[in-house]
Amino acid sequence: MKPALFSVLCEIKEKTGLSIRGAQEEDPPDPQLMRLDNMLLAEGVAGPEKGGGSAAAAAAAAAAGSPTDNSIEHSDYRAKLSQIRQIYHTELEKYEQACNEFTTHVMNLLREQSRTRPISPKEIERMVSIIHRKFSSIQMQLKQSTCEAVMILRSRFLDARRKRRNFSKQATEILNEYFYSHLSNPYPSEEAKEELAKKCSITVSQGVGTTITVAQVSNWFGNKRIRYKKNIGKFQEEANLYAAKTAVTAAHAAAAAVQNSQTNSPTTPNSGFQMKDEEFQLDSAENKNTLLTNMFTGSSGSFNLPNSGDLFMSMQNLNGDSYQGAQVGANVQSQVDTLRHVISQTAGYNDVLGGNPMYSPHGLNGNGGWQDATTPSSVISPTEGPGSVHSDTSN
DNA sequence: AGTTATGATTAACC
DNA sequence: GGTTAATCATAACT
Repeated sequence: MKPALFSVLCEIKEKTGLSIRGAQEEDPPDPQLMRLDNMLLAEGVAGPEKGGGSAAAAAAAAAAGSPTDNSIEHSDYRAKLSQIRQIYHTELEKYEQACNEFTTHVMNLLREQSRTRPISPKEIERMVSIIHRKFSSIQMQLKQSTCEAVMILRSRFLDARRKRRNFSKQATEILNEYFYSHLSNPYPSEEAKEELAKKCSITVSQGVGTTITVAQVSNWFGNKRIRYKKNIGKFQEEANLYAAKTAVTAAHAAAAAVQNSQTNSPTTPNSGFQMKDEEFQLDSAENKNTLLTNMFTGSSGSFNLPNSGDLFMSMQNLNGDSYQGAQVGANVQSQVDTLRHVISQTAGYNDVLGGNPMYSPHGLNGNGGWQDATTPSSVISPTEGPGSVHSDTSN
């Protein structure tokens, strides 16, 4: 009697179980879970152990070129990230273990019960899968919260906008020096950027020395170019300052050449320059400019000012010092741009007066962008630059 | 507080 | 892929 009843129950269960099973057997890969998995993998949380994820990012950065990545704030970030990863992994393991324990427990229970009620092995299997599903949903929660944590960490540490730090004085100095001494074509090559980044990172006071990356150099130049172009007047003072500075640094080498100025009073070289300055400001400015512009129209692209006129008005800034410096450094090839800048002011001034927009020896073109300097200063200066520049300017 | 300076991000462009 | 131009968000200044 009893065995017969048991078998009947078995059959019934088998049938209902089949129908249920058929309906929910397929378990589609949850897209959200996939998303989370992918993200965790991308963030280096779910990937291989120790050093896997963070090292991947670091390796990518290192492989990109600069051995000195932006590690100052990165290290902190990395530490936190690995902390998260550790928590994640231990939790995950715990869940896994709990899942297994629970599964075996349930299986034991079912096996025990199978003596008193009919339980097919398929049913056990189904039970197990249900348990697994439950646990995986818990795991998903874990993943989700981990993702959130990573996101928060990211926004806290990596979003540089949040805690923007100005570059050190020296770094800005270096960048500005390069910018104004390559004013006609302020587009540093990749190597130049790397060099600048390196130089900027080795700021003298390396206490809080903001390590500067190539990307930051690019950012800086991008910003500088656009902002300089947008309001040249605002940068006049700065431009003069750096023009003078860079010129002065090269002055030593060129000291002798200065004496050759044919025009006037070799007796008092100092006053001679002053005179020149005055000349510029006053009557013979036009004459000068024709000379100067003539020599530049050939070498560098003409440079039409976007909103001409009011840009080069501050002649006062062109005092004896700065101009003198430019003069002195004129025959040094790397100073051509500096010279050009100083000259450009006079030319610009002339533009205003004479209304001839053609003469503007910068690299800016009419559209407001720097021309693709058909002949970059570094190329033209050694060949035709220094000679002509020197002879012309000393005059 | 309001303003300016500045580094970073983004979309559009080539 | 690098630039430009606009924009954001914060630092620094008034």
